[in-house]
Amino acid sequence: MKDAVVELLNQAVARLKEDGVIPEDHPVRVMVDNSRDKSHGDLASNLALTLAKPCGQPPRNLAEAVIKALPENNLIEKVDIAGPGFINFYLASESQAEIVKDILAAGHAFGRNQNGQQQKVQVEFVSANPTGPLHVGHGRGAAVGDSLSRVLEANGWKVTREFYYNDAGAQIQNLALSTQARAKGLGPDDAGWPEDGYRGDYISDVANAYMDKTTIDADDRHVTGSGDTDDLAAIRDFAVAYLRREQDLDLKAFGVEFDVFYLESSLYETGKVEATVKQLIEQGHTYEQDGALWLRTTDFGDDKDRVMRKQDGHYTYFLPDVAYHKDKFERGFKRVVNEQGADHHSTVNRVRAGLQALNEGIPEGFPDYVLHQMVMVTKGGEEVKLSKRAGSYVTLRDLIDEVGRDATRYFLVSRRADSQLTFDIDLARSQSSDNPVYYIQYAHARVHALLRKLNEQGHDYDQAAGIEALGQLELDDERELITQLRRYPEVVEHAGNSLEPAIIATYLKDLAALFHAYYNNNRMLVDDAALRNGRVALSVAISQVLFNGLDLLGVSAPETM
RNA sequence: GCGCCCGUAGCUCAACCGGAUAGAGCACUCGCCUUCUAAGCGAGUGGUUGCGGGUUCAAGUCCUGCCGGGCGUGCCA
Repeated sequence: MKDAVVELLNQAVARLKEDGVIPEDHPVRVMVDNSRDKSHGDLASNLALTLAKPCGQPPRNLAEAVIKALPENNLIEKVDIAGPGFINFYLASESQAEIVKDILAAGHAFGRNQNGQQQKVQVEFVSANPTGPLHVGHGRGAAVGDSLSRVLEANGWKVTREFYYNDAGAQIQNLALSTQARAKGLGPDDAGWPEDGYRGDYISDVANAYMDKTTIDADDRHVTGSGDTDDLAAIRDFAVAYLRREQDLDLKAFGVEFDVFYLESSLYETGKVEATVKQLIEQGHTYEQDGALWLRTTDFGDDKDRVMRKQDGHYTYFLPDVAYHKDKFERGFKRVVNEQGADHHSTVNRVRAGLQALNEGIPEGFPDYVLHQMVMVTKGGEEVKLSKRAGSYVTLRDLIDEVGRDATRYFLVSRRADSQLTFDIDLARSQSSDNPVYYIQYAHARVHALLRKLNEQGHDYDQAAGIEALGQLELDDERELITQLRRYPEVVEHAGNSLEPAIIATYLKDLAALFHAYYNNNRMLVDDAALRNGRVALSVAISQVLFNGLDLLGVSAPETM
């Protein structure tokens, strides 16, 4: 609809160029916005304002000329000039109502597009190390990353969801030592407890399972505990598998699934880390100093050079990161989005710098990043900091158990990633209009309640008749709802382009609010069959869009509440 | 110190590529259940968009300097 108006304006511009009103060589970019205020019509263009200077004419005169030059069409009912020179378009209501027909025909496909042309994109998210249960921050990553993946799919991208984890390194060694200490019956405050060991109760569970010779299935691996408290390597493998499975169960409870689990250790096993080092040295961006091997990342905009290989011969985490992203590119992902906590933002520049230093044609901005800020959890007006099980942080599981999956997902995805988030447990639990997730779901359920009621009353819902009757929907509430429905595909596009799934959540809340108002102010199930079918058709279209949008957030759309 | 993110109503947040009178919800005041789910709706109160400059026909939005908060600034990940 918007595109059609842009096209009409482009034709008008071409005509005015011929007439010499607009300088022939002046590049014109036509912009059309949805009007914020309904007294400004449905769509508005600032065209005349931007042309005023190059044309040397007052904007209102130009607006008049543009309107005169507009081609004939049956889309627009009325055009106005307003304010300093805005051109406001009032769309013909019959053509507006067409959107309802489109929604009913397209169903779940409504709002989806093929902008991505089925190109491959990888979204990496969560990527927690297997050293404990997932915490709220991981939950935000899971909610945002999965929703972002859904949004990209809706925009025609072929998405691979990937989870990367460090299964070697110092933190894993610490995990192994902590588990070993528990297996030997030590507690965090006993002598002999490892320095900076993981103190949470869950470590005892791991140790007990290891001693009981339990078998763990995680990812593609099966690991059985040996019960040998001196075999640190066996303890490490077991603990990693145990906590990976634990995290899997958390993700499953959250409704998030991954296509690929990528192990840091595999980068060593396949020689990719070594190959990356070699390539970086060959490309001449490295040097040795203080017994370590450095990468001159300052050549690529980093503020200081970074160590690749430590004095002790081990690599820093940074190097496998570069090897990993090189591998992503070579797997054919021309586009990669990394969703991470903002506490890792310092890696952004150095990973990109490392990829540039390889000098193999990886684009400068590769990969994309979406960084989410911290989450603070509150209950009863107080900040909640601890969970018994994890010791030092609130777990994702705590939230799901307490407020449910839908509310947890909605709350974690409904705010822009780059602002700090307060997760109010009391609000998320409440079953009232205070709680946006119930509010939206209730709007969806209300439509289904209507359909059930209709049945009870012995009426059939005649969709064809409803579509025929759309022209009769002339109430302000109805026009506003139809306008809101028309915006949905643009919202999906916008959320995809800006990598901000939260935009969907805002949209749905607004749509639900309009529907609740409509429902309260008007009767749907009236005696007039045509009007009744028309209103029900509109309601069904609304429930379809609510369903589609909630699906992009990973939130369910129940038919009864 | 330096880098990144944020700062909008008492609170939680919107505001599409810079557009017209900055919008919702909560809270507070007042209304609406013999009528399709009141898990809902309506009305009112509430703003120097942290502060100061700049660019622009037009700035919450862009640039810049301060102030405040968060995160980072490891041969940790």
